[in-house]
Amino acid sequence: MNLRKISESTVRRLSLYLNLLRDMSDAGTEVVSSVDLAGGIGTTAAQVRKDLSNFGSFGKRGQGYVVEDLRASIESILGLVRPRRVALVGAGKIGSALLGYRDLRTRGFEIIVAFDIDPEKYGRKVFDVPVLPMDQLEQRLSADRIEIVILATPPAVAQEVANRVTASGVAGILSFAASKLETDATLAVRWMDVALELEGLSFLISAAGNEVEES
Amino acid sequence: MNLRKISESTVRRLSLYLNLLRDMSDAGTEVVSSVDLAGGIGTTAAQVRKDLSNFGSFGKRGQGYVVEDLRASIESILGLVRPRRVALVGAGKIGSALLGYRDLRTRGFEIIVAFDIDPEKYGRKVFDVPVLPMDQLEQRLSADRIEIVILATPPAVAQEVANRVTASGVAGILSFAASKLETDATLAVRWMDVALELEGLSFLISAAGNEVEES
DNA sequence: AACTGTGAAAACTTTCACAGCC
DNA sequence: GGCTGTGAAAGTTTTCACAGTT
Repeated sequence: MNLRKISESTVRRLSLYLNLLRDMSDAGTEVVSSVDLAGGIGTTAAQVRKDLSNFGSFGKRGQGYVVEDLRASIESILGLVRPRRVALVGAGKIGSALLGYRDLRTRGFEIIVAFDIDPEKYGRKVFDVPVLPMDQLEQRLSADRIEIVILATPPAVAQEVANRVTASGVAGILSFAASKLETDATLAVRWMDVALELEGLSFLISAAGNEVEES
Repeated sequence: MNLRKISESTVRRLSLYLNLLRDMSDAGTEVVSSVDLAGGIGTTAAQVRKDLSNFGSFGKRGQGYVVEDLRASIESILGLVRPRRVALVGAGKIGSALLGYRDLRTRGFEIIVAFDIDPEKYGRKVFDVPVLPMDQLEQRLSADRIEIVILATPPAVAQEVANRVTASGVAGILSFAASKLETDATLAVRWMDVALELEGLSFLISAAGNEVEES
């Protein structure tokens, strides 16, 4: 066990292993090898063992890994022992879709409260989550001890909301706005951008010569 | 100009440069340096120059890059000279949100048609995009010369749809289903998974001191 | 003087290969 | 025999530093 900086790719693979282990657990599989885990997510067995070795040693030589134990260990590594408390800012199209997305809860994230500027949207519940006006943001983020904020606002307001959020004890932001956010270095930030992923595909498609180029 | 395998991170940064250049273009900026580009996306100037050098040389020494020219060059590298023809499979919550997401068109992706199994959903238009029954999938993918399919179905059906799509001349898939897809190696596939990103944040949050010194 | 383009060095990530244990 | 854990090697990406151009 050799604690150094853990790479983003390792963390991404840990999530994938966890998904797989939960499926195996549901299917009643009791023991799994690094070869099986690798096959399930499309990497190599050595990579699986290396990833895990960053955090300890979880298997038995000659046997493999006990599914339930490894699942619990990875949940603990990822900080998913208790459900994470999440708030949503922006209850538009994407935001509302997230409120109805049951998989989030299954995977350990509970959207406790949502916010919107639009009086048409606040004051009611969407999929059981109360939508509140923006002026209650800071107060409720602290009161509800929110750990993660999902930003699903128009890009123009994203930065302003990010500033307000930083002062309220929130530790991470997941933003759906393509533009870069300036934040305090202590705040963890990630982006999701459909167009960016499509651009990546577009590159691969044209690089593969999978399309007709005029000569 | 040195054509080898381009890394995924380079492609992601190209998208980010492109975003920035479009903003600069709108703001009337005419020339930009690698330092400016780096600052705008949070990387180093050397990285910007190295990224671009994979594809040619686009700047003038002592001057910088002409915003309009570099924008056009990156669009061409990413295969975005003409709008990409996209279809959506699954017009549920996430799918419908995407149909109403105007940014996609602005960034060069046109959702031409959508599909759903549910008779409540097909037969009408959502944000001007016709939603068709699933049995027309193959026929319309070819007829409309669809290049990219966005999969927003329940995970259980994602694999089956991926199989059907592969036979219809589609070159890429963007999947919102967490589970791994088995596909033909010629097909480019990307994933988006909100829970996976949240898991990454959760890890960063709990590992608040994750830079521990070596053994 | 300012800023690009690029080899070479440093840092990081993945793969190899095998010792160690069940 | 089967499979993990891990140093060492190979491969990849980023950073450095400077020659070259306007």
